[in-house]
Amino acid sequence: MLKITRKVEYALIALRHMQSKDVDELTSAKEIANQYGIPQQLLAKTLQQMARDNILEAVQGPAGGYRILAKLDRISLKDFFEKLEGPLGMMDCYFDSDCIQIGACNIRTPIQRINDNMRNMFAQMTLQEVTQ
Amino acid sequence: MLKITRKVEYALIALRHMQSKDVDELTSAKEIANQYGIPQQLLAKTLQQMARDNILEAVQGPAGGYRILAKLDRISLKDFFEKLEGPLGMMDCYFDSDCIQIGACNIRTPIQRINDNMRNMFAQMTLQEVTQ
DNA sequence: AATATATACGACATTATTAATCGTATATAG
DNA sequence: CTATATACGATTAATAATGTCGTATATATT
Ligand code: FES
Ligand code: FES
Repeated sequence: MLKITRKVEYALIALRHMQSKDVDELTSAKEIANQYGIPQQLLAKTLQQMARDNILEAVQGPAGGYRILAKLDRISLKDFFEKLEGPLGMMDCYFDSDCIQIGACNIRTPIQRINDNMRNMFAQMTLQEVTQ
Repeated sequence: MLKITRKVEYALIALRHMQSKDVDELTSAKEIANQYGIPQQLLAKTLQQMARDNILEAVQGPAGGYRILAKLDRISLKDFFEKLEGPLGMMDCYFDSDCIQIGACNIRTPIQRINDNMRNMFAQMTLQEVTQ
């Protein structure tokens, strides 16, 4: 439990890889996939999603690829996680209130407190710190 | 991602339920399962595990059940989670070092830093705070 | 002693989620 | 025109979480 997904892992690997390059140099999904042993298509989809989220810029065609578009020190880890994986809740009923026992439940409030702590922690770390 | 398991959720519900009772009063798995709509057998196994971990005391036979044994203000959420679900790592390779790309990986150190933050956060909260 | 009810626990089955692949379309450098 | 790259929905595979079953043991009650 409390694991991050491979998607996020791959995204971080890719960002860190690009960070170590010249700012407007392009990196293809293939290059990263090969270097780190990541399934290329899966990585590509993740990079595409990051492009939709304006974290990366994509350039099509041969010699195309991706480069970092956003200011990584302006994006919190919380926002990054939520962009990729949706709302961050330790339990499903943190957001959805269609939980069967929403009435009987005796831990909803305490869990929300823990969850707030967690979200707060991730809100205070930037992508820059992780990938620099 | 970053979800807690139902096992942990059920354990917290059970603890909170018992906390609201007299200290040496016994509570059966059945009682809790019925009241909160939890699968009885699954809950029972979780309570048994907590008994093995000396968080609860179990009493067999009819009119048996469980009661809180440990001082909940002495058990951190981190220890509680790890008792129930094993080592707390956001990625598998935080503990196991049999990761394929342990050499090539460029995010191992940063991820460990995030993970340390998370473990630290859970180490600073006690079970008491959650279930009181 | 017999019975009913509770814990104890390994093995199995089911379900949900995550991870990976496939197929097809579009863009563009050479 | 061709090779190579992104774009992306649909599908399958793999893994992990969740739930159930079967059986054993303890013990209060009758
Ligand atoms: S389990 Fe859904 S509200 Fe508590
Ligand atoms: S992915 Fe395993 S060490 Fe980074």
